[in-house]
Amino acid sequence: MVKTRRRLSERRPGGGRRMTAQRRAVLQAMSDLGCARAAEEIHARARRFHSRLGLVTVYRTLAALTRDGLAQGIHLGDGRARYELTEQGRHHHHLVCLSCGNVERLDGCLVQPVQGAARRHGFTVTGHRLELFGYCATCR
Amino acid sequence: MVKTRRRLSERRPGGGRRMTAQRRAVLQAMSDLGCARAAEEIHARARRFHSRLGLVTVYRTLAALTRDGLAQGIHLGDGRARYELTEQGRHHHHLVCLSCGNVERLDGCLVQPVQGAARRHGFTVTGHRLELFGYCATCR
DNA sequence: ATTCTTATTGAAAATGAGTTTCATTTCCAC
DNA sequence: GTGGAAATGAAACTCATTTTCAATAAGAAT
Repeated sequence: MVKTRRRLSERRPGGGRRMTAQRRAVLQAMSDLGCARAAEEIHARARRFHSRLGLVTVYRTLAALTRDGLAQGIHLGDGRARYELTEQGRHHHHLVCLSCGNVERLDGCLVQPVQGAARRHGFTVTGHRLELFGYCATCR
Repeated sequence: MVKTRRRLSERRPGGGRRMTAQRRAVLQAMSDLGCARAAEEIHARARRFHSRLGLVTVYRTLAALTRDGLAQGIHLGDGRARYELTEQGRHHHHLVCLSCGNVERLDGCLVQPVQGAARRHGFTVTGHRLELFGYCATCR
C-alpha cells in the first residue's frame, strides 16, 4: 500500500499493543468472515461478540493490524476497501465479479515472472496485488 | 417532425459525445502527463489549455472516457485514484514506490497463466489489474 | 491488590475525493 | 440560423475513513 493519508504516531510493529475485548472481537469476526470484507461487514459481525463496539474502533484496529502486517486492505476502486487477515504462506489473489460484486479467492501465486521483469527495471519488489475482473459462474 | 437524434441508450464509444474545448484540454493533459496521474494533476495541466476549466468537469470527462473505454482509473489504496488513457495494444502494469509514491510503468503482460487458473474456477476473466509495490532505483 | 501510566475507546466533528444539483452556456443536427 | 440536448461551473452534497478529545481500562510498577 502507498502512504496512508497522513501522519499517525509511528509505532513499531507489535510494540506496546494491548489485547482488548474489542480487538479480540474484530479478529474473531475477520477470521469467521474470511477473505476481502468491508469494514462495515466486519463491524456488524464483531458486534456479535462485543455489542458496544464502535465502527471507529474497527477502523483503528484494521490500521493497527495492517501496520503490524497481520491484515491487509484491498482496494478495488468502488470506494470501499476490503480487509482480510494475512495468512502467512497462503498468498492468494481475487476474482471480482463485475455483475454481483462478489469476491472469490484464487489460491497460489503465479506472478513470479512479472517480478523478474520489474527487477530488470531496477525496482525492488516487496509485494504485489493482482485482481482479476470478470463474471462469476452464477452471473455468467 | 420526427427527430432522428441519437439517444443516450444508443451511445457507443466516441459517438454522441460533443468535442468541447474542455475535453480537448483534458485529453491533451492526459496525453502529455502519461501514465497514472491523479485528477488534480490532470486538472492543473489541462488549465494550461483552458484556464477556466473546473475540476468537476475533469471528473466528468474522466468518467465519460472510462465509460467509452478510452481511459481507466487505477486504485492504489491511498485514497486518490490515478487515471490514464488506454493505449490499445499497449497493456502494462505499474511499479509503485513505497517510499516516494512514484508510479512507473512496466510494459507487457505476463498474467496469462493466472487467467487460466481463474477459468478453471468457472470465472470468465474480462480484465485484470496488477500493481507491484516496492522501492524504485533512486529510493532503494 | 492499589496506584500509575498511557494505550484504547466511543461519539461527534472533520476530512477529502468524488458526485449531484441546477441554472446557464454551448455544441451541432436540422 | 435555430432549438433542444449535452456540457459546463459553482456550490452543495455524499460517504468512507480519520481526527479530536474526554473518559476508560490494560498492564506494569509499587
